Amino acid sequence: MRVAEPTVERLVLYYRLLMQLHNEERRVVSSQEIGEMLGLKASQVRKDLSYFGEIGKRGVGYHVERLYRHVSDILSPDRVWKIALVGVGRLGEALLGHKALRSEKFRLEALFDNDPAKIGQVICSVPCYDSEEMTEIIREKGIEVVILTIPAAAAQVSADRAVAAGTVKGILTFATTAISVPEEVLVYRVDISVELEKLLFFLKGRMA
Amino acid sequence: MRVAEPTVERLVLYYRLLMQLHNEERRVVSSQEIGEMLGLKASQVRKDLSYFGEIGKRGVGYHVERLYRHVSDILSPDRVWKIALVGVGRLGEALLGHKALRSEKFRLEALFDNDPAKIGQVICSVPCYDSEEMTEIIREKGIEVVILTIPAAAAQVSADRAVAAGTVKGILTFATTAISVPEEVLVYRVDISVELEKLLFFLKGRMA
DNA sequence: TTTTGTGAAGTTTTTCACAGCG
DNA sequence: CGCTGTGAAAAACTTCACAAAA
Repeated sequence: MRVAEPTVERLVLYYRLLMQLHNEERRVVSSQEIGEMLGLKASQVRKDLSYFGEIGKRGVGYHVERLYRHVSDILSPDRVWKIALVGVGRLGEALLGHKALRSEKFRLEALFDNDPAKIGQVICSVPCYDSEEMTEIIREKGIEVVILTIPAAAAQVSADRAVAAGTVKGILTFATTAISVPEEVLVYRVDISVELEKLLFFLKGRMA
Repeated sequence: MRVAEPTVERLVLYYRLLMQLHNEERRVVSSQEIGEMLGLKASQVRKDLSYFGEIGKRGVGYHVERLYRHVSDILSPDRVWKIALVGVGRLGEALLGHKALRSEKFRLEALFDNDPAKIGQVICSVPCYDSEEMTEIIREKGIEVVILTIPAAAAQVSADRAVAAGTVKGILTFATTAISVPEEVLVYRVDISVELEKLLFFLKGRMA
């Protein structure tokens, strides 16, 4: 069954909330309460959860631990993905220390940069290689997901080198430029400027 | 006229592309070409642009410089917003150096942190204050937009302090937790973990 | 002829409203 | 009774297809 992207996005939010509720030893929670805590309609919460089977109890709500494990299973990959991070600048380093990269769902196997001071170093216990050698190293290591934390100007070249390895199935890019890749490669984008621009645009509209 | 959020998001992409085309001294561009460069359908591009008046020339396309100025005007705020950044950790510092914060659309007036080593310092020519004093300083300076680059545990407290000033109209949060604010405050979220999780979820689906 | 601008059609996503079950 | 699960309705967003303009 096809699950929509907005639903998957919210599943991650449910997952986090349930983890927290579970730690607080909360036993039961209703769609209404989940909605209030996350800023969603209760019907939206129920619809999302219903795609994966009947997990709640009518008249009662959802059993926190059961739902937590359920959502966790839905989001669990069937194996550990090998990933690489390209661009060990400020943003790349911030990500290395970020919660998001401390997950058992993948293992960070390589860093790439073109700064000679960084090439050959081991940073946060991950070896840093020369960007020029990206294609070979990604292929050798069988890396399947690449995170790009590089300036716009370098994004397309890096994407091409990564894709050329033939092992890369997904890219998460922070670059403020579009990259073109074969359609079998899945690309997600995190774009800080776009979010700021949207915020300012709609603020302007509200003031008017 | 109400403009949809996905349209505003794409306007930022058009803006960037047009800036680049303008620098390359490109004179004219068609919706077809814009679409190919950004991975969008030509009809989508035309529809987006048509919301703001007839700006293209039939049989010819869009005049790059004219369209660039046009999109730029649409996205321009009517004044410079005063902003503050809360949390001068790795992510906060990465943002301070990031292109996204070098914009004439706003002026970064204050940083906040609870690390005594940072409080009182001037970082990237912006003064850093104690988080405890956030409400007063935000009110004094009339800050309207706050960027939160802090751990989940601190997000709600910081949001509350910022909102308590009464001047804050928008929040951009990088925290991996939901924050609740009065509904007149606009919140946008940049969530790295969510994007990574989505990528892995849909990769799993593709492999199956 | 070429390419825009745009109603209409199609698709996706959200919300409603209530049957169904504990 | 209370709250879930879910078809059906509504809303939001995208794509089509073609008239109109350069």
